[in-house]
Amino acid sequence: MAIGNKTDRRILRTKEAINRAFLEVFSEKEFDRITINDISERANVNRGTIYLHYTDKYDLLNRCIEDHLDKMISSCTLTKFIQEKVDENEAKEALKSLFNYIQENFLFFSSMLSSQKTSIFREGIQKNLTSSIQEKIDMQGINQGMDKEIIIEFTATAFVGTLEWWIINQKPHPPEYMADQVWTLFKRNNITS
Amino acid sequence: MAIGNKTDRRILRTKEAINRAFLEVFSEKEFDRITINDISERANVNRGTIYLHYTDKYDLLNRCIEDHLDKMISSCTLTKFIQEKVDENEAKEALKSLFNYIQENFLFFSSMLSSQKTSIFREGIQKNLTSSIQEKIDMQGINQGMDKEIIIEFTATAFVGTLEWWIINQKPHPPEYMADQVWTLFKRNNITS
DNA sequence: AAACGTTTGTTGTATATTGAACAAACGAGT
DNA sequence: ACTCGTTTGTTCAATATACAACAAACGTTT
Repeated sequence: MAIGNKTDRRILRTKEAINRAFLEVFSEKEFDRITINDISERANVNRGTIYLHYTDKYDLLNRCIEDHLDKMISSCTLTKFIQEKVDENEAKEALKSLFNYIQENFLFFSSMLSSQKTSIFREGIQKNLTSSIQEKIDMQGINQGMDKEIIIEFTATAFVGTLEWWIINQKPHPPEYMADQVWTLFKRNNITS
Repeated sequence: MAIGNKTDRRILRTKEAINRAFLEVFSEKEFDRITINDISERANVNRGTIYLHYTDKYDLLNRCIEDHLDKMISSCTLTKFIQEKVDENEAKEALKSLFNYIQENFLFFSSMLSSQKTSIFREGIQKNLTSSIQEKIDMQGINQGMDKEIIIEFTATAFVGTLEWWIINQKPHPPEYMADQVWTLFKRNNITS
C-alpha cells in the first residue's frame, strides 16, 4: 500500500468499478447469495478479471471494507481531534466531515452492519481506527503518565460504538449535531486537551 | 452501427467514459477551450485512447451528439405519435417520456443550445428526427394525397422549435404539461389521425 | 445415488489500453 | 521575430483486460 510509483489507470478503474459494484449488489443481496458473476456483470468487467485482483469473494469483502475505511479516515483527517494543541473548531469540523462521509455512503455502512457479518466490520473499523490513532497520538501534556493502550482502546471503543448506534438507528440526528455531541463527550472525559 | 456481434467490453466502457467526460467538460467550458487532455483526464483514460476512437475534437462532438439523440429517440419511442391508428394515451406517454428525457439530461441539451454551435445541434436533431419520422410515417388515411415531404418537414420543424424553446427558456412548464400542449397542437393541425 | 444446472477458479490467446516519447503546430507574452 | 509552454497527433513496447473454454466443486431435484 501507499506505493510511490503510480499504478496503471486500468487497475485503478477496474478496482473502483468492482468496489462500487460489490457495494451495490451487497446492499441488495445477502452476502452468501452473491456470485462473482453478479459483481462482474454489475461492474461491467470480465469475470476472470476479478480473480486477477482478488482471490476470493471473501477477500473482496475484506479489501472492500479496508478500502472504504481508509478513505473514510483519510478524507476526514479524523486523527486531528486526538492530537495535542488541537483547535476546537478544526476538531469539530473533522468530526462533522466524518459523520457526513458516513451519511453520504450510508448504503455501504448500513449494509455492513445489517448483515450477519457485523463483527467483521466492527472489528475492521475498530482495528483501523485504533492503529490510526496509535500513530498520531501525543502522549505529552494531558496524557502524560497515562496508559497509552487504555486511552486508545477507550477512545476507539466509545467512538465506534457511537458510530454504530448512529448508523443502525438510521441517522436520528444530523451530522452537525452528532459532531457536537461527541466532541462534548470527549472533552468531558479529558480525552483531548 | 447496429452490429450483431458484441463489441469488446473495454471499447464500450471507454466510449461511455469519454462521452460522459465530454459532456461534463462541455457544460463547464466553451467548446473551443476544451482540450483533449481535459477530456482524457476527466474520463480517466489515456489521451491516446481517445484518438483510437475519434479522429478529432470535432468528430467527438458530432458522435456525441449523434449518440445522445439516438438514445433520446429510441428510449422515447418517439415515432409512435406520428403513426396511423395511434392510441391517444400511448402517444401522450411517448411525448411525456421525451420531455422527461430532455429534463433528465438537461445539462447536455442546454449546453448544446447555449454554445455558438447551436446550428450544428439544431440541424442534427432535426435531421435525426426527420429521417426517423420518414421511416415510420403512414401515408394512408388522413395523409392520403398529401405531400409526404412537406408533412415531415412541417412536423419536424414545429417539433424541434418547440423543444428548443422549452430548453432555452429553462423549462417553464413540466413535461406533462408540454406533452399535453404539443399533442393538442398536433391534433389541431391534423398531423395525427 | 444419479443427473442436472450453476458457480468456481484457471488457463491460453487476442486485443484494447497504457505510458512515454516524439516532432509539429499553435498562442501568448516579451 | 523569437522564445516559451501547451496542445496535438502519432508511434512503440509493455501490460491489463477480454473472451472462451475447461475441469472441478457445489446445490438441487428426482
